[in-house]
Amino acid sequence: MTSNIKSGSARENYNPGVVQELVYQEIRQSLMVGTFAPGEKVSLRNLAQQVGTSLTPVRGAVNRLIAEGAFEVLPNRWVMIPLMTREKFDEIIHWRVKLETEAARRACNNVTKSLLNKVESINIKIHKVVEQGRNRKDLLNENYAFHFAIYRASRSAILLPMIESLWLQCGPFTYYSLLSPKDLWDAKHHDSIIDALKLGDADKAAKAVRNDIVNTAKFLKNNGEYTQPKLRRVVG
Amino acid sequence: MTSNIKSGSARENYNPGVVQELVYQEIRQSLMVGTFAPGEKVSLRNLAQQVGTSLTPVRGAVNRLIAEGAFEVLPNRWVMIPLMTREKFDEIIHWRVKLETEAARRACNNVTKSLLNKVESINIKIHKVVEQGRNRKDLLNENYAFHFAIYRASRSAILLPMIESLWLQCGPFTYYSLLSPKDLWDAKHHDSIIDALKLGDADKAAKAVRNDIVNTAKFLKNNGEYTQPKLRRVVG
DNA sequence: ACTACAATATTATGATCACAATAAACTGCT
DNA sequence: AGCAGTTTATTGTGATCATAATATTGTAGT
Repeated sequence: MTSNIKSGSARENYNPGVVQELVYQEIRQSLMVGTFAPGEKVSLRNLAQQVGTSLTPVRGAVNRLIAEGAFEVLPNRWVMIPLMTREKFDEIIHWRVKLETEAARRACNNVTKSLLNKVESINIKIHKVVEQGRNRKDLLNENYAFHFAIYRASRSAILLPMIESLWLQCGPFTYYSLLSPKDLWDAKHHDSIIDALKLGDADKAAKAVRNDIVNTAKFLKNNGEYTQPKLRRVVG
Repeated sequence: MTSNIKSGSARENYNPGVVQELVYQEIRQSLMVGTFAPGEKVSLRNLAQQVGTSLTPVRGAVNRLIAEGAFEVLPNRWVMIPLMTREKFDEIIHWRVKLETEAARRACNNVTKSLLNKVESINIKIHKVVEQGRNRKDLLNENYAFHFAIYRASRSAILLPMIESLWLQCGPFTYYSLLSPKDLWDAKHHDSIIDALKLGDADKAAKAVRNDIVNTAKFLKNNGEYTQPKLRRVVG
């Protein structure tokens, strides 16, 4: 949440709608890499100031994120990062398995050289992040890129938004439950996903994705903090 | 899309956020009862004029609906009711079955007298609508009420939004593929859903919901119009 | 008639302002 | 110190305005 979207003035190179989209992407990214903690309250004005725009595009982006379950609206109209409960987490994981295994299956029918190159290079990056003990942020970014490169290959306009929504809903919780890259990472699952793609083996791909999700979830479930709302209202 | 939300002036009995919510509900309702046809383009200004508010709350509501897949944004930033394809429809039905059967299963654990009263009274209304050959609008309204009364009883904050999104995505297509109430309605499925709830029989409930969805889908699939975008831009 | 080009109208977007609701800070009291 | 009451600051919301992009219409010219 550091970049300034306007980069001078938003009105030069006017391109309608692109500001809101950038704000959306930036907040979204922030949600996935621990800028916001579950229970934290978010101020629209503060967001606007941070991204360097007026309230308008922020409101649009936040409305979208509310609809996707990434934000929650309190009775007093304040926006907050939803708290996680054990029940919610189990449910999210359950449907993530169902939806993402299916997406991986379908991706097996659309494997291209370019896709393989992409996921393999991301996989190498992830290995490096883990070996070098770098931060969770990098790991989560690359992990997201890895999974969604594959899911996008499912070419499903129905599956993809549902999966994105589920990731957004457990993003902040994941970050705050993950102590270090080494905890999460189990190389063999990503490797077998790639193998499955190469073979076009849908069953193998589905199984590997399932294992990857369940393995991560098992760890997070034990380390997660479920209840306490953070007090500070605004975050940078 | 007839009511005027302001009902005089929106500023009397000021209640922040309620205007956008009303606009959202109204558009949503309109989507489910055929006010908009697939491929139709929607003007924000026109919507605002129809509901009698400024652009601001309409923008918020439309942003939400875009995130839910009910609207689609064209490259020129125009908002349109998404077209339906056979592939999309099959996929929606596939996941509706998965999600809604699970919701019905979970509802069986939370059956109350009040829930049974509600679904039974709705069921009677539906019978009347069909017998009297009334319009599709009434049927779809009551059908929605019937299903979601049950799904809400699943008490799942994860399932419910996903199911709502899928309904919104096939709502307009459903209306325009449905010629008359008699075509859609097969009484026995709703009746056995109620029976299952009374017995607390999750398997029976799941099977009945599945049959209800698949039965309707089979009919719509044959009668649906998949391709042609409607030309008129704005609708009342 | 039909195409090319200009003029007009309409659109969504982003910024700004006013306002009610709420939270936070302050004051004066016991 | 601690607590009630008041004041101040901050928040989200809705309306309005200016602007660039796009669609539509109108107008010549062939």
